[in-house]
Parts: sequence; structure tokens; C-alpha cells
Amino acid sequence: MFSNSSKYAIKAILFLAVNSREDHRIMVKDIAGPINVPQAYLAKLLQELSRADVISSKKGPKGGFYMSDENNKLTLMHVIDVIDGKDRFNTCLLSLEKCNANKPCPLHNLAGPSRSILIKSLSENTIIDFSNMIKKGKVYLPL
Amino acid sequence: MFSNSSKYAIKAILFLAVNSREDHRIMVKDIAGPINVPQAYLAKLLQELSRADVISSKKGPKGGFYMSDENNKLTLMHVIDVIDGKDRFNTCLLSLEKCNANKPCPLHNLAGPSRSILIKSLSENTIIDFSNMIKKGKVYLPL
DNA sequence: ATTAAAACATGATAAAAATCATATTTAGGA
DNA sequence: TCCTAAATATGATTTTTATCATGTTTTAAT
Repeated sequence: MFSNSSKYAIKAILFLAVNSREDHRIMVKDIAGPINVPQAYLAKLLQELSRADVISSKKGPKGGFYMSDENNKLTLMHVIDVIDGKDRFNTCLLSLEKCNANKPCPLHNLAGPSRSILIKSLSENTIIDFSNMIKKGKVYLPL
Repeated sequence: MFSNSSKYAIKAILFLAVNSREDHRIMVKDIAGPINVPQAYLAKLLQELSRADVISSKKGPKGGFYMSDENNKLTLMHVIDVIDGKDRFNTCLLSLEKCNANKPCPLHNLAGPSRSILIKSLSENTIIDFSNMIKKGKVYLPL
């Protein structure tokens, strides 16, 4: 479904959304452990996310990563687009060009409706929404 | 979601289910085109499926691949298990060990229901069911 | 200013997935 | 029996993804 990179990115971003602020930045090494991702790989990923303005960072001592207010307004779908490229979700389950609601492929109706729900959720909820869910104890972090 | 190999396998199997019989076998080269899969790759895949008794084959002149009655009773989930290995669907969207209905990860409730529906459909419908859908014009092949 | 701590940039390596190529075996038909 | 058409077995190559490693730049604190 998602690539490892996307999963890692989502985990890191949710972790930052809940735990960081502009005045409380978090270093790679302090993120890698809690979200259970290889540190060197995560470092590279975070740099990519930073370059794409999905997360924010500050260099030097007392530096680290954090989510700005702007960053928090983004959606997880945006994150996935950045990491895996667009169209990860735009294709049919069998990757058929001509599959659509009028001429559905055999798997279309199995997955279609529920799939749309997922896509919609990922596209409409902001990262703020997710961190609120976490803070309210509706969903859980240990990632 | 599915690997290319699984997609290819599903396409090939549905094609065979609709077009082949024990007394009307189809050669790799006559499958590859219609389902739009590289022939050499498909050949290898079909051999793997044959070895796993998911499809049937006969060597030599007038040989080819076909679905036996037994084969047609299998599910697409079984096919996916053979190609991608089990547990392709058993993990949470973020591949978290401890994610479950009681302590759901942030994506659990977004995807959970849809996922279960898909898994159920893939596990309960046999290949016969799918080829019937196709024959009744409820879903379409050009794969 | 100097030092050290952090992200940043870049590239090397490893592992997995996809693809291509080819020799071997089986079986039907002349 | 011999030839040919097909699957089968095996392995080589390429591409993508994941991972690791290391030097460079920025910046806070001394």
C-alpha cells in the first residue's frame, strides 16, 4: 500500500506534530528510536521532507526538526505525494488504464468504495486533525 | 497494495478462467498480449503458479495453460498468498506490531473497515465467482 | 573567534522486485 | 522414429527501494 519511506514519513510527522514546536525542536536521533526507524535512513527522509516544506528544521546546536503551523495544515496525502510521487492511489487495484465506475474491472467494486473513503480521509484531514485524535486518546501513538 | 507480480497473476488467471478449458489450452504468447504483461515475465509467473497448483498446464504441441475445475475453486487471496507470500494483508497500514482495534494507530480506523471488506471479498469469492461476474457483464475484462 | 552540535548534501552499498535470456524436457504429429 | 511446439528450469541483468556512511555547512554558546 504505502512504501516503507511513506510509512516512516507519516510516523515521523505524527510524532513531530504531537511532540515538537517551533521552540521545541527534536533531533533525528531522538525521533528514530520512538518511531522505530533506522536513524540514518530517517535522517535522509527528514531532509527530503524539509526540502519539500513538509516539515521545518533548524541547524546547529539546539537545532532539530519541528512542525510549523503551516506544516500542520498539510494532509498526509500530500506527504505521500512528496515521498512516493503522485498517482500512488489514483490507479485501479490492477493498474488498469481503462477501469472506471462505468466499466469496472473485477476488483473495482470490491475495493472501490472503501478505497475512496481512505483516499478522502487522507486528503481531507490535516495533520492537526490527526494530532488532535492522538491527544484526545482516540488513537494511539507508540509507532 | 499488490505487487506487480500479483496483479499479473490475477489478470492471467481471470483471463484463463474465462477463456480456457482443459480441452482448450492457451499458450503464454496468447495470454501476454491481451492482458498486457511482458511475455517472458509472464512465462515465469505462470510456471510458478502451475508449480503451486493454482493453474494447470500441458507441455508440447497443442499444449498450454488452463484452469481445471479444481483451480477454479480457489480464491484470489490464495493466489496472492502464493505470489507475495502470506501476511501481505495481515499488517496494519503503518506496519505497526501493536496496532489493533483496542489501541488503533491513527490510520487504523480510516482504512480498517475498507480493508476488511476487501480481504473478505478476496477470501470468500472463488475464481468461478469472478468469471461469472465477467460473463454476466457485471465487470469487464480488457486487462 | 573557536568549538561543537546539529541539519544538509552526496554518494556508496545492499536487498528486493522486475525483467530478460536460454538451455532442457515433454508430447503430439508426420 | 524424428521433428517441432510447447512448458519447465535456471540464471543473468536491470531497476527500484532501502539502507548505510561521510564530508560540508550553519549556528548557538563559550
